[in-house]
Amino acid sequence: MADAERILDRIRAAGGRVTGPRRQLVTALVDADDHVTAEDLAAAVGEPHLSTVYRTLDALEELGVVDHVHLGHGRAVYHLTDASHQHLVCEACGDVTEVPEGLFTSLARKLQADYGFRMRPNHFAVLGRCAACQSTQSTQSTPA
Amino acid sequence: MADAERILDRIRAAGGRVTGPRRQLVTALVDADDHVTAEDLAAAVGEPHLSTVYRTLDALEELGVVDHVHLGHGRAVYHLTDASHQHLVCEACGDVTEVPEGLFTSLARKLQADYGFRMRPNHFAVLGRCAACQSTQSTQSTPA
DNA sequence: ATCTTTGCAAACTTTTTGCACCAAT
DNA sequence: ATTGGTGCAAAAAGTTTGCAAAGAT
Repeated sequence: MADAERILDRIRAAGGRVTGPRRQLVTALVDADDHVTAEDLAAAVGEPHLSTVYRTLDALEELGVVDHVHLGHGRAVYHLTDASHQHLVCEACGDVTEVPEGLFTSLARKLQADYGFRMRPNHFAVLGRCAACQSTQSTQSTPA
Repeated sequence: MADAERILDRIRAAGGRVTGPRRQLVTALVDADDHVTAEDLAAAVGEPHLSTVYRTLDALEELGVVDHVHLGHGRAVYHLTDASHQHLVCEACGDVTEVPEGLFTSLARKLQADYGFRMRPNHFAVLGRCAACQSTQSTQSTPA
């Protein structure tokens, strides 16, 4: 929870103000130490207005403290940048598996080498099918 | 353009009807042979109602003929499933580079081996920074 | 005192849905 | 004749914004 204070200091250092909602949101974010949606956060801290949540998250993103990821078609999820990992999302059951970012470094290196492209790996999730759902529902067509 | 007819036949085979809008949309999709948004398609074929476009794309997706990808925060883009490639999207300039899917097979193999997860690589784009924007604006912070 | 943040309501963007009419089979 | 598709308008979902009041520095 010293983490939260460190982040709040960073807000202040950037000329921002540490308000009640912000302190609560930052704390919730640190405590969650996992992907949470804006709604999750709001619910976790006594329902501030969603616009407040989004604005706070924006501010934190500008500070480089949080990042957001699109797991699927719906809401985005936010997490602290130092918890850098990838998300494998099963399209069948919705299960989310976190995998270390290291798995992607070889791909990242290749994209950099061949295309000069530096990937930011964790902004979008990797969609597919988890182990359980592969055996269960083989309804997955392999289209021509 | 025999491609378009083949797809239309597939619609019919599935009990669907080949209407004017559908014929136009399928043709536009084949002609585009690249990522297009629902709006792009609508504009390309004389502005049918967007709901028609979405419904047609849904139908085509159920047939396994098209797939859609989220390139960024906004609209999704659609493409024929047989044009299987990945998209590298530059967050700075918006440029989209297509890369062969082969680059991802080693990653896919690893995810399958280690996590039993079978990735569907092209549903989300890979975000990052293209070669040009890496040199230009080094505003990219590397947060703690 | 100043400048930021809040809450609200309302706009916004993208996509979905209900419904009556129309068209392909 | 039947069943599926169309257009419209309106809703839905997620996020953003303008504004006046409240709060942090």
